[in-house]
Amino acid sequence: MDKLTDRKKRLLEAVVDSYITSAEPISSAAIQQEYMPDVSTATIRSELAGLEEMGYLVKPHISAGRVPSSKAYRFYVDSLMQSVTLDDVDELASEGRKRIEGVESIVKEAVKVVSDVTNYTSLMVLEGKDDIIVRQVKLISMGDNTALVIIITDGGVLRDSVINLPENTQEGYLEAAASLINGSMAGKSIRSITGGEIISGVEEFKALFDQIITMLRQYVRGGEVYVEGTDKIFSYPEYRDVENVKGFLSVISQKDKLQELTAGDGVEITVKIGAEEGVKNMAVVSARYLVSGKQIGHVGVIGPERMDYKKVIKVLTTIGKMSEEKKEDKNG
Amino acid sequence: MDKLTDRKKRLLEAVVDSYITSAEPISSAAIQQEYMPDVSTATIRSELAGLEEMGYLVKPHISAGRVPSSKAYRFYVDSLMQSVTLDDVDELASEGRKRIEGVESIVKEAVKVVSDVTNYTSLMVLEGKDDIIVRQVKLISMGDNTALVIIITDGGVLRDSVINLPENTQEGYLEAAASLINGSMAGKSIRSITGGEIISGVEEFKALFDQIITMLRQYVRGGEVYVEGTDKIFSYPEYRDVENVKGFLSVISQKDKLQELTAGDGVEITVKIGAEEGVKNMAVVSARYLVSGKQIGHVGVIGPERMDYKKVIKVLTTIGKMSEEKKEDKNG
DNA sequence: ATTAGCAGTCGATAGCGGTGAGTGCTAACA
DNA sequence: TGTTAGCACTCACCGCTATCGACTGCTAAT
Repeated sequence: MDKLTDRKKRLLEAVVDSYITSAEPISSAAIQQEYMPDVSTATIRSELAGLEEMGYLVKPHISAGRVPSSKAYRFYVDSLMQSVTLDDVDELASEGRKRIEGVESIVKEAVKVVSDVTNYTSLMVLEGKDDIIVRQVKLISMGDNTALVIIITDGGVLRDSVINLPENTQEGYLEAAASLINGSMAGKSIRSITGGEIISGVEEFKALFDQIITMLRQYVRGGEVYVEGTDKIFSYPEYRDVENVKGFLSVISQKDKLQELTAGDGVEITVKIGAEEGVKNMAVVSARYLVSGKQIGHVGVIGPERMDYKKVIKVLTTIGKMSEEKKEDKNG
Repeated sequence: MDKLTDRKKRLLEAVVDSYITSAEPISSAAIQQEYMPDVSTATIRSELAGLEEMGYLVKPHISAGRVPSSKAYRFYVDSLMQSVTLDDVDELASEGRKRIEGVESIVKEAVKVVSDVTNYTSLMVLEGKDDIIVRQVKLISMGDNTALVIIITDGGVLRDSVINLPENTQEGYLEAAASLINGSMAGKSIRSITGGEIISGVEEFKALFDQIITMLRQYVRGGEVYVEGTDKIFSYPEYRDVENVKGFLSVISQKDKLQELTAGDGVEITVKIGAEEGVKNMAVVSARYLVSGKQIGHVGVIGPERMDYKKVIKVLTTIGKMSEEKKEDKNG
């Protein structure tokens, strides 16, 4: 009896579907009325009992209707993913022209859009970008023995930062340093740069190089996180329970946790559901996010387990698509 | 009878003090025991009745102890501010010796420290900096008809940003533009620059200037906000009520609201308490925050009305001090 | 395999009385 | 006039009970 018959599947979908919109346990009678008028409630009940035994459904108490378990959502999402044509989203990545711009503003906007459209709390997790290629390093004197370092990569401009220079530098010191640095870094990935010591010998620039490499390391470690629409969570009745809100806030304030949750290895869409997957009473849906064809992180949505997966997945893939298309906009 | 006698003041302070630590209504008997052993509970009761009538105290219900009203906290804070010696703060100072760095990282660190030390949710609101003086503008070619704009001010480096150039620019275009821009902007405040049109005539650079001015405008509008320790709020029993959490989250996700709450005009410490001051069931304490001697925004703490004002005010002033000292470090 | 019917379970809600922490009031006192 | 003791009163809180009703599980008939 532990086989998912066709009818069981339909039933399961009905329960999830209903629960997603109503947040209330659903009874056999309600299922009959709304989804399967041609079988009796008794039949439905016995089927439901089967699904319950298999772990897909849960009863809050014995005389209540059924509620989907995490496993049920998992099933729901998995079958959803099959039917969605993910190759709507052409991967074409294309080298083409690189639009160089502060990633930050694009990202912020995207997060906001996602949150507004889905009505869930949304987030963007920028990942350590250690395979980004350094194109050029610029050093700009700021006086006071300090200089601004700007690292231009094929993914945009890295966070600029100010570094200290040795005292009493010669005229032309910065230029010399820059050209030396460019010679040894340009065209290489951040990973390979931070990996070993590339430059040796030139004692005069040692301190400078160290600072720059430290900068890069910090950048690789990265893990910037943007969250938007935190208070949207209160639209959903499950968050009338403070415990849940607490769990929610705890998750979104742990950057590394978010990173872990959204990190689908090369997968287009990642869905984490429930305690076994690290989010008790919650679900996190995330998608790869690309700028100029380069993956820079993941964009996602966090909310109750009974999330509107259909809508969310659709929105996230759309956003993914958009981010690639921006490239084209530029010509207009 | 609507005069605050000396004893009433002491009484009021006792109530607030007690409530700050216990979060429970306090009874006349408890006050007697812990604060004024030499008067009877009856006396205390009649005094309390007076304070209640004057609006300083509130009874949750008729047979319960007293709880301070917003007005009481206001009184408490006001008298606190008179007595606090703002310069007995050293414990933290050693923590903050940092090299010169982008404002962002200093700020993030500061917020984190405040949150950790106070155990409240803390925030940093960077303000529109329209009175910052532009020192120098740099234009750096990035190929692809784009250039990076860097604006150096006496407060540090403004957010760099990429702009588009006209097609087919001449050799030397950027240099010419830069010197023209510097000629008209250097030494001026952002406000005066964005105010009217400074440069006119030179059609060739018009588009470029417009972009830079737009950049500056955005920057002035500014209003970056950092929040840290959101989940600390759950340490406090008042946030077992979801309604309060809701209010809390709603406030900290409205940037303009936070800006308004922390904006004390030239005042060192600003305290907003309760609904009348825009934060129902909450309090916000904030202090001016300076980097290298320039005020760049406000650092603050948000929590329940029965906030530990003493501690919070102390921490915030300390942080403020630290940030000023950085300037000195620089010479060393 | 499906269905109708019925007994059984249990959460939710309301009502009730007892308890106790605190108050307000009054009358006596310094 | 300010302070105090004493007492009656109020009301949140707790536990208990009863009722209601929304479901289910089970069984026996189709």
